[in-house]
Amino acid sequence: MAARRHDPDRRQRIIDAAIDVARERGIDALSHRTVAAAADVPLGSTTYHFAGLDDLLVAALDQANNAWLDGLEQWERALPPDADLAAELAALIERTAAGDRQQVTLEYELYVAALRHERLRPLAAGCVDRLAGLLARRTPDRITAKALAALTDGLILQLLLTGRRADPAEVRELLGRLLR
Amino acid sequence: MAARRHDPDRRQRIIDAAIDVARERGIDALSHRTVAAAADVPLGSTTYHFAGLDDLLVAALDQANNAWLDGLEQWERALPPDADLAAELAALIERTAAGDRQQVTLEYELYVAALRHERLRPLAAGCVDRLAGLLARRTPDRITAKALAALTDGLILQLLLTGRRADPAEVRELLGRLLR
DNA sequence: CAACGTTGTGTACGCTTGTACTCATGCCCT
DNA sequence: AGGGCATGAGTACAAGCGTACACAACGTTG
Repeated sequence: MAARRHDPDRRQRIIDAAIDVARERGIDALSHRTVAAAADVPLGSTTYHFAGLDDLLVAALDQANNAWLDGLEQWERALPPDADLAAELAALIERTAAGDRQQVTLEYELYVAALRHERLRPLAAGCVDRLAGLLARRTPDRITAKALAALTDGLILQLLLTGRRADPAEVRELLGRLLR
Repeated sequence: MAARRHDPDRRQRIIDAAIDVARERGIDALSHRTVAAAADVPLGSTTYHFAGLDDLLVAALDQANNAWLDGLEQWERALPPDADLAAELAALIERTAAGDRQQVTLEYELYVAALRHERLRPLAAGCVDRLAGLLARRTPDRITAKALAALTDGLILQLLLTGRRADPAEVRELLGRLLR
């Protein structure tokens, strides 16, 4: 009720709120009403800025996805050129599975939602590709990069599901095998 | 309306119908009404046999899961003792990603749902463990088996998302690296 | 400065959902 | 053989959903 007119960041705030809701309560919890409440805007505002709930979902996941990938990009760039990729990736896995649980959960939710939801597929596929491309800068070939990404995804999922903690040395050894 | 009394398979038929619904339209589509319609029973019947929708969900996913794992168990047993595990697994991956799309999609949906849903977690965790145990019969150690499972999961997911086909030789080579 | 039109708000509608509850049915045991 | 009761059927209800739409508010333009 405060600033009515002239709130150009409104749309962006709605997207941010949608990401929060999805992170904390899952993609399924996304509704015009939950998002509107989280963004502290009236219900009509979300339906005004987005033609349908789908559009809001896509916009939110797209942004969350890119933020996540940007973070990984940064991580890769910060690595020294001669870094031990397997060791660094193992550390990243441990950190992710232990700390960023909600973030990575959302990531997997996006993947699986994309399996049924046409409009999310390019988003998820792009994510897979970009991640592989990122790793490929430090692998002998692209196939190896994709395998690293696949193994990483699978391992994190296992850790999240079983609640076990990763043994970095062990993970490093496994990743190392893929790198010859 | 046909057989009213004395329909002891009723509960089982409801579970089967629930699996069908989940396979075809996703876990989200599971509701008392969709399941009742698919099983051709009145709405009251599903609420009678299951205390809540959660119970129906758990029962259905548990059964679907075990059927899937039983199939894998059978696959492993049918392999000759000196089989090339990497090659056989690569063939399985190709077959799964190409044909059993709905089945494996449901499997991933279960995994991800378990990340948020307490009651599904033991189910998913058990699935991971049983699969690893199964593979461990043919790997030098359990770690390697878990890694094979993780890489397999990740690769199938990549294939489903990108719509690309697997190159069995390539996959075989990757799995082979994990096996030394 | 007033009229207009873009932008934002509030509400209402039709639908689906999970679940509770009443009534009919027919097997089992005494 | 008949009463008791576990089982099945049908309906009703409150809550939540997406969306449409009429109205309010304001920056902009003539």
